[in-house]
Amino acid sequence: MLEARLRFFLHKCVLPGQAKQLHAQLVVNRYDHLEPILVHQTLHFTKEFSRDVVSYVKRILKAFQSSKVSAAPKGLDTFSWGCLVRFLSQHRKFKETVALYIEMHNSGIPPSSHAVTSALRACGKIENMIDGDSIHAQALKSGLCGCVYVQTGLVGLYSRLGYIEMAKRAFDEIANKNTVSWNSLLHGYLESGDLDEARRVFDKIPEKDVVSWNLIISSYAKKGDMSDATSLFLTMPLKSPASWNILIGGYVNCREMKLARTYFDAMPQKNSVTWITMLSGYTKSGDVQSAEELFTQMSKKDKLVYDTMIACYAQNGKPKDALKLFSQMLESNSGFQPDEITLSSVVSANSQLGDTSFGTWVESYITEHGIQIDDLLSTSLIDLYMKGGDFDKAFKLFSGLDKKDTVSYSAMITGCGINGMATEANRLFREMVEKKISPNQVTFTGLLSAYSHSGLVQEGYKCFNSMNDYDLEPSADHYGIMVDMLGRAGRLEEAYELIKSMPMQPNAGVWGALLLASGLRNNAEFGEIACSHCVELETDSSGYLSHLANIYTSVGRWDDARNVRKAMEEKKLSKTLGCSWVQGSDH
DNA sequence: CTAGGGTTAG
Repeated sequence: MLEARLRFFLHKCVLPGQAKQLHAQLVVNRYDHLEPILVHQTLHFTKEFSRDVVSYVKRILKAFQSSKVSAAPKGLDTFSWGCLVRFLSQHRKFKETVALYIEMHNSGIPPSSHAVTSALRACGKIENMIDGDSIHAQALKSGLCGCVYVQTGLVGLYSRLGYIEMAKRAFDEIANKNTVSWNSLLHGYLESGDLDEARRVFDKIPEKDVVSWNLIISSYAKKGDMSDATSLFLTMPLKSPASWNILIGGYVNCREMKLARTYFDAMPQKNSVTWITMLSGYTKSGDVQSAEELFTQMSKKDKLVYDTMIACYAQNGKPKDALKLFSQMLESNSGFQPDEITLSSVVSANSQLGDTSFGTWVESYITEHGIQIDDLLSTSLIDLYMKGGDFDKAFKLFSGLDKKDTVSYSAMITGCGINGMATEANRLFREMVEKKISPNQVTFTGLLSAYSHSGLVQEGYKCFNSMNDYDLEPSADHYGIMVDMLGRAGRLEEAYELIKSMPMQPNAGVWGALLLASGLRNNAEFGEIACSHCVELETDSSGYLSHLANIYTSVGRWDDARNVRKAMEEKKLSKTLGCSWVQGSDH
């Protein structure tokens, strides 16, 4: 009785909000025991993505799987299976899609075109050629390969995986090609990087739709060819929000924020993606202020907008602001649930602040809310734990990574560097090289600082010189660490020579390292040289000058020390005067 | 079939 009523409602229920209500009703009524046919109807009418529904489906599937063959979904026919498979694929659960398709096949259910196209799409997304091929074979056997949708799905699969000849063959076999078939082939040429052939295909499409245009424009935009992208954009007859977003994203990638902003302002119906594209552009170019302005201007912020803004703060050295916004996100009753993406930025912010106790909070938050730790979140946690000296946890996380990459190795090596664990840093470095994971500038910063902190000058030199072997030019920062290392070892002359040999302008950090070392060794000669450069490079010179004064004092040059301090006082005075004068003119 | 969010140094 109840089921019949529910079923009736489900049929009527096209509005997502209602679907949610009904879903709640299903939960209350122990949905695990409802007949499967009800399941696919729920899915069929639940138009909007919702975590609840996904977990709901997962539970249903688990029930199916754990109940062995005998209880294999009675009444779940080809159509129902197809709906389930399609549902998962539509919600980007691609691994699950393929798994479910295989489950269906193993249950002896003949595939529907729905199931096949969804499974093919999923295989393409997760680059699973093996299952993709067998699905192709099954489609052939079931006589589904005469269906345009299935054939187009094959073109899509082979295109995505870079088998452009096979894609072309599948395309040629389609009797009644539709625009989606053409677009899939176009996608294939774009994926394989053959822009010329892609352009020829594009020109041949009889009825180009907005996706055809968007595909070709996005390929020009990705290449950085914004003049072609823009002229095509201006030519296209009907623009979708995606078209605008592609163009804006293209300008953002070229760091042309002015132009990006022009199109952003001109865009009629901006959506959340548009705003996020702009925010991330400002984030990458370090323009936190503009990002902030846009963020406050935005009326209906979704969770991804918060994620973007938090990341913006975290990436631009404003960890406190990142945390403030994060707590706002938690406090506002918007129902935004932080996930692994939000947390990776938040952990990074805490790490920058040196608040290592935060790790425990995150841990309990993760277990409480069932968030799955992925490699990126692990990496930020590794950084946090290494900085806090919690090596056990860091190493455990590190060994548990799905795929160790340059960033995670660098985080480990940097952590070793901070804690003076040069041997371990070196071991990790050799390990990553053996695994053909290429080190970058950050890796060497960490490694060099490990040698520097342990006073291993010989090793440091070897490491510094080996950077060329990895096609890396030492940056001013790397020179700075070397100067620091040599200086601490008392080799001031050598450090000075190294600075003079630098191919780029030494920055204040480099000279500062020499100044610091001069202080440790009470060497006024190099202290003077270093300090004069520092004063030249930085607006606030008081710290450098007082350091020099200390050096003078320690070597007994009282007059010089006094002169420096006097100069400092005068500078301070003129600054205050200047300030009060500016303030005075305001009124 | 097209558009958006994350991790390592300074």
